[in-house]
Amino acid sequence: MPGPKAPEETRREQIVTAAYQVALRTGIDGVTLRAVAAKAKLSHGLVVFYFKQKDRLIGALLDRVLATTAMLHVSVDVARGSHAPERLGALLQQEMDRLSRDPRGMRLFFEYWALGVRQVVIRRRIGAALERYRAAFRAMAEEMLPAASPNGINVTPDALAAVAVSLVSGYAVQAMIDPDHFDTGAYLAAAQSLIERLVPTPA
Amino acid sequence: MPGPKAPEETRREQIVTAAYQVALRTGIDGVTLRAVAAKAKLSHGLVVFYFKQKDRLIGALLDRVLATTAMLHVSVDVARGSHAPERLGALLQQEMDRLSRDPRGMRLFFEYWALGVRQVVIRRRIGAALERYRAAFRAMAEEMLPAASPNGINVTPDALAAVAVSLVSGYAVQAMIDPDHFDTGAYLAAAQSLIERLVPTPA
DNA sequence: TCGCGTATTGACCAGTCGGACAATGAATAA
DNA sequence: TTATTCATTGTCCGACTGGTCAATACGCGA
Repeated sequence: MPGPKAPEETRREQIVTAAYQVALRTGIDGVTLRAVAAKAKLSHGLVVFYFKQKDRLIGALLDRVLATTAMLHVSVDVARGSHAPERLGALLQQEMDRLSRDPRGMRLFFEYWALGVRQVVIRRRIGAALERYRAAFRAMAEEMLPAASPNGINVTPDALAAVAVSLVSGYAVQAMIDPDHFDTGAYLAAAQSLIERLVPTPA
Repeated sequence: MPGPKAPEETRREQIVTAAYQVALRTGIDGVTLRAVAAKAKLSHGLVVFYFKQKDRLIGALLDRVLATTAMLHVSVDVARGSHAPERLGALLQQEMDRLSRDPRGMRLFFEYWALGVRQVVIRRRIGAALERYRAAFRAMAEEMLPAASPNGINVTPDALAAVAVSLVSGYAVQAMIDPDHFDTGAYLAAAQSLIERLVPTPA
């Protein structure tokens, strides 16, 4: 008793969405063909029909994960800041807030990261996503560094961007595993203070 | 045809060691009762004989993982540094080197971290390990911060230690997923430079 | 020497997994 | 209308999982 036809290509998205919901609750391990099918209210045979192998479904799911965790959208509030270190600090806060609101997404990112250590395809895509993520920080880093270069030559924009990414991901690692015991405010203040000291106290 | 007797309590260690080797190669998912037994050259029935449930084996394996990744041993070279910021920078380098030499261990840490998001027992143990890891950095942070307090009040030793941990873990996240493209030297230099600017240029 | 406890094995079980596939239905072209 | 195409279903299969358990061989005290 096969059901009605598909609203065409939407099916793939529908399935990936179901997979994402399953993954948020039970992790990548929980993303089984049958679990996804049940979530999407389809037969598990249909999931196989659209994604020939499970790996492809996992691969499609990675897109969703990277889009919601390793994608940087500079908000207008952040862009409004007057000088660069201030804006960078605000961007850090924005990202930390975002991670706090959706901790489950970050968990998936780390699961895929671990997968990427062994699977080249996944590794490359995560590497590219991290590079894009760094690039957004690098823009601000370039603005504030030339002014400071007379004082300190050893901080490149690239490196500063990488440090910013570390501050965000490191916050997730520490804060999400023990939210009560971690002083988010002090952490953010320290990070911002470190960054602001890079520029020689602007007039 | 049951085999010879056990060299007593060594069996548990032997099994955990086998499980660790399996996990390094195939991840936590690959740690199956049979795979571990095969690695240890035992019957899989014996593994469940010692660890009644698989969860306990996974739990015992967590000890091994935390001991080899989230444990900080301040080497003599680092302790020899003259003033505090210098020593902290050297400690960062030591930890980054260590992670570079054994990337597989860090992968296991992140896998457990992801597990901990949903399993309270694991989460608490990882949180405790991270706290101990921070504590080692906090000691150095306290030494260098009082001198700087007149200048900047908003950086607490706790927060600086957390930032240091972020710099280490963030390095792992970025460098291990894309070793060729990541400039480790520049990253370390930037991190050290940021830290040294905290103290008002010591005499 | 004889038991006795226990470490050890292999066979077994129920469940779940990814995947293959024939059957069936609905939409579309002729 | 009829024929064709293809989305959709449920079933089936082999492989593997965690876990149970009876059978067995070993070490040790009596």
